[in-house]
Amino acid sequence: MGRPREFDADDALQTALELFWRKGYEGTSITDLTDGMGITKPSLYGTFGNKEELFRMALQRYEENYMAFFWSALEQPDARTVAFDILRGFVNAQTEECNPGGCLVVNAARACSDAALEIHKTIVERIQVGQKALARRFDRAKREGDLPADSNPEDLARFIMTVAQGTAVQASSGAGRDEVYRLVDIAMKSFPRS
Amino acid sequence: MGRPREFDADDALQTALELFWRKGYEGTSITDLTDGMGITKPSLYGTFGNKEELFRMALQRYEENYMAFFWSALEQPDARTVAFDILRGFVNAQTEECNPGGCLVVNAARACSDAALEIHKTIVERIQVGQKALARRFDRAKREGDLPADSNPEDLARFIMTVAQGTAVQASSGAGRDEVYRLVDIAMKSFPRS
DNA sequence: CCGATTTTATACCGACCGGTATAATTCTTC
DNA sequence: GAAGAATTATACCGGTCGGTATAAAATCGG
Repeated sequence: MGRPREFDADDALQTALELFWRKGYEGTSITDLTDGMGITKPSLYGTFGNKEELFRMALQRYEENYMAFFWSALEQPDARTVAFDILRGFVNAQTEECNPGGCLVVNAARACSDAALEIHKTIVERIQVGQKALARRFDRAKREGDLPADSNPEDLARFIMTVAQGTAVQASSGAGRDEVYRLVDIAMKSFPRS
Repeated sequence: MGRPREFDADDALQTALELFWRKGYEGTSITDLTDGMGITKPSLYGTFGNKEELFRMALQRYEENYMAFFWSALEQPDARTVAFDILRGFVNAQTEECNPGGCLVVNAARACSDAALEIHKTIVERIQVGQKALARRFDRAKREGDLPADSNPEDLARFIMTVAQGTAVQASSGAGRDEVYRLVDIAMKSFPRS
């Protein structure tokens, strides 16, 4: 009952996601959001709470819709395929024509004012979650003999995540997909072979 | 003639540099700057013009005082040493205890509002300048037989810069120097040997 | 048609943004 | 000491920030 809302909340969240992706958390104003969504401020606050809650919803949607490859890649049978699929997946998401450049998490993670420290902490934590999951996967690979006995799973995970974050910077600076693909190929030469 | 200024402009610029480094261009307010410098707004504007000019001065100082290693590294005799010195130099700057984490250029480069597009363009351009200089150096190495004939200098330069940018994200997320050193060692395994 | 309920649109809030006008203060030079 | 030049402190500018109070409009069950 009550007056039905005149916009699709899911579409609006997608718009918010793309704006945050392109312009970062603090770089995106409420006016940017309402203009993009085609709704008014009370509608935004009534539907999504406030800017921070809206960002967190957008972040969750981003992880579900654009970072799903990460958790799929972890299930690949060997560590090299895990690593390659993750890097390729990041590059695909970061250089998709219809998407903003780079990575929402990396874009939003960088410098921020004192007012956004909570968002910054969340972002750093999300990166750590992925990195630790990858390290556990590589540790399993090491125990399975899939990685050399003298390899360091945490260092390898950090290496893969670092390359992924570097590609995000490249992509948001305008690098093309093929160029970044070749970069992934170079990086994979560092990865130990089973 | 005239009343002498009561603060050291060089010290003030250093403070601005560190604030911009830590919080980014838009994340640093004029009040942050004047409070940190211990001066008033008219003094800031009288000495440095405006926020954008102050940032550009800080950026220039950053490149001179913290990125000098880059141009020195380009003069190393062989390509592997060039690459290694550049990566080590970046890590050193990004993980210096007394410095803010990460890289001022990378931190400031990420997401930004429409109002800061000019700054964003400058930042992307500074990255490109370094990357192209490195590609030229690797091209010379290739001609000198210091890199394999089938290697691609531009791809190698992009790889090194990408790892450097990735380390900046790691460092501004709190990674320690030794961890990032090991990451550089892994990355260097990808680099062709003469 | 009548509340009850929910979403709209408009107008507004205090705080802060980058930037500046005004005038008092402190110096050098004559 | 007076004139002139430069820096200081204070107070203020319009604009935008994130967020909200108020009330009109649109739907429901009765």
